[in-house]
Amino acid sequence: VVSSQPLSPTAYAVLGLLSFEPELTGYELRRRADSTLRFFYAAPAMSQIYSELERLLATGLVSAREVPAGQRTVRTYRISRTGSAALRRWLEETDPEPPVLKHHLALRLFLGHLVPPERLREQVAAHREWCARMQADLAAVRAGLEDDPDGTWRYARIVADWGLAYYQAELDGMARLTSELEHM
Amino acid sequence: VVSSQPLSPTAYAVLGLLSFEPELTGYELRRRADSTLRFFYAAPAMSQIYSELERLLATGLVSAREVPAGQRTVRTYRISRTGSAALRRWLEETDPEPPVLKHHLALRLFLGHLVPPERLREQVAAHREWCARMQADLAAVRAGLEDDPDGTWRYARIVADWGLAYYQAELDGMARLTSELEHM
DNA sequence: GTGTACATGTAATCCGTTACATGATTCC
DNA sequence: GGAATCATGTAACGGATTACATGTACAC
Repeated sequence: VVSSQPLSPTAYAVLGLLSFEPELTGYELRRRADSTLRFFYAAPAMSQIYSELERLLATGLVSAREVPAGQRTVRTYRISRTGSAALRRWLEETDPEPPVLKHHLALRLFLGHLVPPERLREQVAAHREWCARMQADLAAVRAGLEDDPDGTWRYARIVADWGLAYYQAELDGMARLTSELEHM
Repeated sequence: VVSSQPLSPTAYAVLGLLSFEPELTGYELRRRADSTLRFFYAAPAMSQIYSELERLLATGLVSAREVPAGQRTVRTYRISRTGSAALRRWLEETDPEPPVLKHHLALRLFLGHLVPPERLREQVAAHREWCARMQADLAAVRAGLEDDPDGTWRYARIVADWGLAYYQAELDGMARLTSELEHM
């Protein structure tokens, strides 16, 4: 079955995760997404991963098989020839959309005239901590990509480094904001 | 009518835009969103603005009236007492969610092993131009906030400055990426 | 008179989440 | 025995977009 409705970027992201490994279960895919996609592209919910996999299966871009795992069987997915081709075509022939940002803290700041400055400072501080946590998590992931004899994670490292800088810039911005809000 | 289902952040964003002016039409709100929200929070589509206004009206957070404009009448919206209170309450009593980022270019880079590096360089270059355009647009908005005797736009300026730095950081990141991709 | 901006909506659809449901396996 | 993790789904819902539809006002 190969109908060719255009897939969402998230579908391609799932397909992309499958391009790193021979085969993965839905659950494993979720964890991969959590250690990679999460930092730069909202990691899809478990249920969405399963439904994307269903769709990819229906269009022949992945194949599935039941694999014995202990007493029971798990369902693993593997990217197909046509899946691989479709992914490459998408990457090469379509231009990436601009990033989508919903910066909830910025929205709060924008409406800062309606709240006591102290509250804003608290919220900025909380965001700083969130950024620091994300950065630390990403640093841990980045460290795990160091051992890579055959260069599979070459680009993942590049993105991870970009991400570390991204969160650092965010932290810098929050530091500036903190001092700006000091004397208001 | 005051049912109190929790509103989406976008609804509060619309309400927030109404907190700057006595009254605005849906169309005007759209333009305000386009010169403010757009830079840090995806600007809602026209149709969403109208439907959010409908909901805000139904819950009494805004009021509407028909205003003669030339030959015809336009519909303007005004934030109500309870709307203002609800907005303040939301700002003060709920914590902002973490930012949502969908960085499509980062996704492409992450899957960089599947495309010719040259293509990646092109896409990074295109993103750089997009960032520069956004930054320039924001700088123009920022300049327009300079004349502000009664300090209405105090926080808007802070957010604009934050945004300018944000896009600058993004540009810096792209510059680093460009040179990293040079020798691959 | 034609195109652009102003102005207002409806309908279909999609992307994605949360909540619900279930059960096996493993570790303590 | 119980908790955490692995594992797989369905259903309801909501947020948001695109496409469709319509019409006025104004500038060139």
